[in-house]
Amino acid sequence: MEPGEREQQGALTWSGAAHRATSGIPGGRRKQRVSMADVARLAGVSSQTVSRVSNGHPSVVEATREQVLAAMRQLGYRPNSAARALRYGQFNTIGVILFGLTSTGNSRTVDAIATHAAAEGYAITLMPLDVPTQDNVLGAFTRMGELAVDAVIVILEIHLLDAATVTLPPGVHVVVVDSNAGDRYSVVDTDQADGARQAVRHLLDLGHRTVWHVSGPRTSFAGQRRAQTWRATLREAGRPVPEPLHGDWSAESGYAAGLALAAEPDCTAVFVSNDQMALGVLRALHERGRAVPREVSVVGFDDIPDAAHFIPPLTTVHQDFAEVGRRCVQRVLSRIREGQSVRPGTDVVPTRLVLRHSTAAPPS
Amino acid sequence: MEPGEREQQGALTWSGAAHRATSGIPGGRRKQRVSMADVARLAGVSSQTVSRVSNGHPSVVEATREQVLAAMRQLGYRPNSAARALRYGQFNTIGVILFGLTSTGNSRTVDAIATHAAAEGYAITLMPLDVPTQDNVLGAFTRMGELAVDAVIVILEIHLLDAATVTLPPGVHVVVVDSNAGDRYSVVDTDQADGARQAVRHLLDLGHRTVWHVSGPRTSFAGQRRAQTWRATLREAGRPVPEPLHGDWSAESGYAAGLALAAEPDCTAVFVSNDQMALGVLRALHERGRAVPREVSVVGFDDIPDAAHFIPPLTTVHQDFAEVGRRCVQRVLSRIREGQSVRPGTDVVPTRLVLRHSTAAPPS
DNA sequence: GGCGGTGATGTTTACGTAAACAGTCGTGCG
DNA sequence: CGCACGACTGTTTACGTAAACATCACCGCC
Repeated sequence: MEPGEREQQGALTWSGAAHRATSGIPGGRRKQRVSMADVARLAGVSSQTVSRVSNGHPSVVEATREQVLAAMRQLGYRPNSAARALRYGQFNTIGVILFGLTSTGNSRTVDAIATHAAAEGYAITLMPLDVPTQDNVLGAFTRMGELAVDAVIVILEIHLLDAATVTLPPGVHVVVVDSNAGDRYSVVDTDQADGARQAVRHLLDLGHRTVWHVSGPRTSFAGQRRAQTWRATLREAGRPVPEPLHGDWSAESGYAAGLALAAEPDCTAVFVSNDQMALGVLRALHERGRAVPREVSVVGFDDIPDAAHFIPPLTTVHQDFAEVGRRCVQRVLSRIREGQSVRPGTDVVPTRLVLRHSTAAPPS
Repeated sequence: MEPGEREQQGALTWSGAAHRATSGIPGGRRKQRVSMADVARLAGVSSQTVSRVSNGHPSVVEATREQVLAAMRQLGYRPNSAARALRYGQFNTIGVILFGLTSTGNSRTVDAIATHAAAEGYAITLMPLDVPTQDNVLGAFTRMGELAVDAVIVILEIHLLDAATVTLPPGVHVVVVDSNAGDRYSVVDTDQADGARQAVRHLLDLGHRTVWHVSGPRTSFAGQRRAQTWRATLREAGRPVPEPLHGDWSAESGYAAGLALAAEPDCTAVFVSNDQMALGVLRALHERGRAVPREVSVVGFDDIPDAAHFIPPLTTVHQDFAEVGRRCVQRVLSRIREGQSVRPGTDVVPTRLVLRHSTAAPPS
């Protein structure tokens, strides 16, 4: 079999025709990569000159540069990032520790993080936790410490980090999402309180006597914050505070809560802590013959793209996940570049209530 | 300010008390990391012995080992992955090129990839494309080539790769999702055809005369495949083939298609190419007073978790994204470990029709 | 015309790790 | 008793890159 032929049908190892030809040994592991020395040899210069060309250093005369570039092309030279990282003590990589990409919020935040990091020349290394226990978080941190990472973004309830005598290499920075630990870490989060307040006020302003609540899991800081604000807003307005129902963010748990709410005859307004649970609530109410919004009004949280197409389209609090991701990267980079001088603190991303058709005045 | 104090309130650089103490320079970048040499010095041995302890090499006497381990703990030593990578020529990292994490399928596949890769000691580096043009794909490949990556998984319609004279370092392997290019690449994909066939057959078996279709974007191989199979299945059964409607995977586009379908009096069954568009279709039909499933039956594709809570709960084709991710990692790793000997080919993950309440016999 | 300077290029070295090779002991056996 | 061997540890070297320093040629100026 000829190299060229394998090249065609395999196409698994890209390029490499040049190398393959010089190596000569078909499946062999001989000299896999082209180094600066190889290019230098071919171009008839020193490897330092190759380095200068590679990094766009000015003091290389045009003719030499051309020669080197030609040699690079011919050999298919690529800089070796491991050697670079070793040299500079920097990896240009940000680690992200999170619990699953399954939630809309997480995946969209990560998407934004990756995009903005890429724009700054940083790559993202993912470290998903299968179970969000404290031990696992610690393990993830430890592994991150061994990984080629300049900084870490943690998308997790911070309390999982609390007991940690976390030990990681110095010079590695942390930014946290979904947390109130702004005094110890750099935190970026959505303005949970303001969003929840807008939702509850909207329902009260429509004339509802009070507002019920389907909350997220107790372990979630965001969920707690929304529940607290819901309670506080009702108290401020002098309204009775019904017993909240607890979900786990899933539509399934929302459905269960919705069935319970449908059985409460004086429930006319519900603030649900995320859109997926709101979907379940809508279905439960529909199945029990409680019309939305005529009999019961529902407000969600997140504004996932699908929410506009629920039946009826869901009034919900818009969270800007992309902005959260952007700010995470921004903070992490200023930490990397400016070091200790960047102080911890919380960076709050605003929310906005999106009015659709799941809310109305209560039945008279 | 004392180092200890900063340690407490900053908590941004983990650990490092020991190093900070030795460095002495507050914000300085002096000797950030602890190397084997440092540990060796403290333990009174050679750095090679430290290396042996670090790698669990057998021929180190217990007393020495203890001493080294103690020194490691005291200094907070972590192996430097850049140096390791340089030494071994391997990064233990897999790159993932994809267009956005916003679609459920992508994010769940990536989640599974990251989880399984982690289990095998590999990290994941994400490279999201903001716009899936051929130029961007090429750019991503090029950058991946410079990145510290042993293999690449591409979650993209393959045709974007076609024109590519892609050039990447030899020894870097590719696995592709959502493609029919099994002759050139290693491919892992859901059994689109079987899923679509099950959906259409189910509707025909219920007694519907024919089945309409809302397809995905023309650029998607998966979408094309589902549409082709829908057409073929109708033809085989000798049924008329209505003009398909085209969406872009979003609920919004499904809604638009749904409005059009609601205006077709003889449309009693629809196969929608994904669940999000099906959500839009359901809303459109509901708004136009066409009852689902009494007047119109709807089948989706993907089985996102929310589909069970649509109104009515959606009958849909279940895709096992986790399995797709698992097999991607498996294939990529066997390529890395066994090299050229692993041949290209397509790995097909089965689908399964999940019956819920959006389908029924046609009105008589 | 020699001297200082400047611009282009080459040489040395260090980054942290680990394989390969080189001791150094003590022990067991002829 | 001496030698060989094995168990343990130390020394050298290479991986690919790029800063720092060294060299060399050439230019302009007094």
